[in-house]
Amino acid sequence: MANMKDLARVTGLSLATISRVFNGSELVTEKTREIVLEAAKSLNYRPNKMAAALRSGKSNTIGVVVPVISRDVFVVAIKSIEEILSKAGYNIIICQSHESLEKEKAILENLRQLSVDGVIISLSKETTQIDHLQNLTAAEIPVVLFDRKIELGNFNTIVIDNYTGAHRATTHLIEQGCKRIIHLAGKDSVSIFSERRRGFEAALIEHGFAMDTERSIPFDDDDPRDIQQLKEMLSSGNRPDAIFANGDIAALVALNILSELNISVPTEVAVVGFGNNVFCSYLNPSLSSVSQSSEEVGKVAATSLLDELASASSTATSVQRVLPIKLMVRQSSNKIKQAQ
Amino acid sequence: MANMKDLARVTGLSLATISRVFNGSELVTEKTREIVLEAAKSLNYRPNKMAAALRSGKSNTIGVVVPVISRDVFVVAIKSIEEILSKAGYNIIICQSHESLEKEKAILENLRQLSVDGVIISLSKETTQIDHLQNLTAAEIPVVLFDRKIELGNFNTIVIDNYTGAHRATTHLIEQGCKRIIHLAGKDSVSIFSERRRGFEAALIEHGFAMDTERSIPFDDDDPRDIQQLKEMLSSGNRPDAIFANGDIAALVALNILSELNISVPTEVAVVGFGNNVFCSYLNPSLSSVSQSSEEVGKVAATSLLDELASASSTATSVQRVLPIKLMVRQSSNKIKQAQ
DNA sequence: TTGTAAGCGTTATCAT
DNA sequence: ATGATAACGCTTACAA
Repeated sequence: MANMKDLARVTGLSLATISRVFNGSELVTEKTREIVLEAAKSLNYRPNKMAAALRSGKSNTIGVVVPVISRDVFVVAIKSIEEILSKAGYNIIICQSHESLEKEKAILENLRQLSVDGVIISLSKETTQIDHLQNLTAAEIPVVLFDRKIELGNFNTIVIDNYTGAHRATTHLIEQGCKRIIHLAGKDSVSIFSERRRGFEAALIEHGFAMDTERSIPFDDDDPRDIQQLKEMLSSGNRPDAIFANGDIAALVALNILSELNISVPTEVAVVGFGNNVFCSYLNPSLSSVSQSSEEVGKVAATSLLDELASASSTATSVQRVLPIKLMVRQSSNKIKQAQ
Repeated sequence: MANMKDLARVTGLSLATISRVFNGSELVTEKTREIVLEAAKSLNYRPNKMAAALRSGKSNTIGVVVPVISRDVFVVAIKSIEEILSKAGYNIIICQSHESLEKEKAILENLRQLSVDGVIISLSKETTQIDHLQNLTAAEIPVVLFDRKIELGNFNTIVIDNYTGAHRATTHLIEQGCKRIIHLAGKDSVSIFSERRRGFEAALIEHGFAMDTERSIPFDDDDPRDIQQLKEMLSSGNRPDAIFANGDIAALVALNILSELNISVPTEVAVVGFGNNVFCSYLNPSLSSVSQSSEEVGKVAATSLLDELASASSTATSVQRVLPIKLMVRQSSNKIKQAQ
């Protein structure tokens, strides 16, 4: 592998001049530039990023950390993050924490060691402390949170309006004439889930519903026991007539139980999910869901990071952006059209 | 940020000894080791990977490149790759080519500049040449292909048995009594698609079907025109009575058209997909599909890379592994059970 | 406009 | 078992 020294030797120029050529410095003649580039081509020269990063402290690389890469919201957000940052000349590295705080810590440590210039992260379910995030900001590496936030610290944050989304979905179910609405609630320590639960409960109260405690039932779509419990509830005599799920996957699980039990949707039980995953419109019945513009989330997160990178010094003021949502009504909750 | 020099100063030891401690050298007293580790803790010392990588030429990092991170096959394969490689002490970087050869080239170039120790890659749809792959092997960076391969070059390769999968799926449709079976064929330049098409056609011929050319129709589930054409075909008088799709997404598109046209599945048209995505069993009717163990693909790819890394020199002999598939029969193609 | 030379934080090869 | 020192390939004052 040829290096700059080789180019210097071959061209008879100095190391500094070679370096200047590759850094687009104005301080080189057009002619020398050509000479260097030609030599580079013939020697198949490739710059060594690690050496540059070591010396300059900048790697031109951004780390994106998500709990899992499989969810629509992350797939879409990552894509728009990639578009914006690569246009700005950055390379993007994707890592997944698999919802583990320990892994999240290890990843951030690794990213720091790789001297990434910035990090865009959606926190794991387990993350309730932020030492590992502050380690980065202490090392002058800007951090932007998206989708899942945390009330601690002082980070630029981009989230969607989970509260209003849940509120609107619940109101919609009430307007459909549903009387006994339950919420499959996610882990309350995760911001998106607690906000959705609060939005759900607020809507019920505003419409004069008594808030008996079982309206919100804890539900993890990954836990077979929770699924079994839901099944029992739906088989029982006084089953709910509407389900607002903490996410589309949970809604999907509910739909399958309902189909298994031969309970018709939406006539007997209406269902609304959250996230508007692509599969929503492919299901039968198609699934109503709260739509978030993950593309927009990614875009704002990326530009927000670029802002921080531009403003050099870690600004004391952090920006909190909350993006609007939209309720997508489909077959699974449309009783009125159904009745027509 | 404290560095080794600081530790040397604080402990009164030499740089070399400090380095030995962190590299687990046997040549240090237990006592000095403790002294160093304690100093490291109190100074919050973190090793600098880039410096180590620059000096040693090894970064302890593996790059995983996929066309997109959204597909089940990649999500699952990446997960098992991560498990195995992180157990072996490597960090994993995920990059997506978005099915673009140009992006794929840029990514590999970046990975090389980052001195990754190895690359596991599934090629983009556009990749029909391998210069950029050979650039890596020329730089002594081992490359392992998975899922999508290429007939050029001499790389360790792990794929599933697409031919047999397609053959078995087609035979299954024939056994269900289907007479006019079509195949929604993917881009023939992509290995998995051409193999599936060949398996399909071979099965038809073996069962005495005349191979009229329209049996395999080119179909890109991303192209609205292809979707429109399929819709017209299914609305026409002599529509097929079975569809074998190049992938589950294509099958999903077909199912939706059929549902829209009120054509019953599987009675009037049977459908089989490929990939056994999780959503297959959630659909209504549930979708029959050829199941690939993406977990196994990832596992074999990762261990294969570890082998190459261990055997130092780039072995001239490359290993080609083909993993078995399984046909998952579900409602969308089960006419016999349906009739019972 | 170009050159000189001192690092960046490690690792590795000698000695001791 | 520990130390001194030269790399690794690049950037960046400072000099010329």
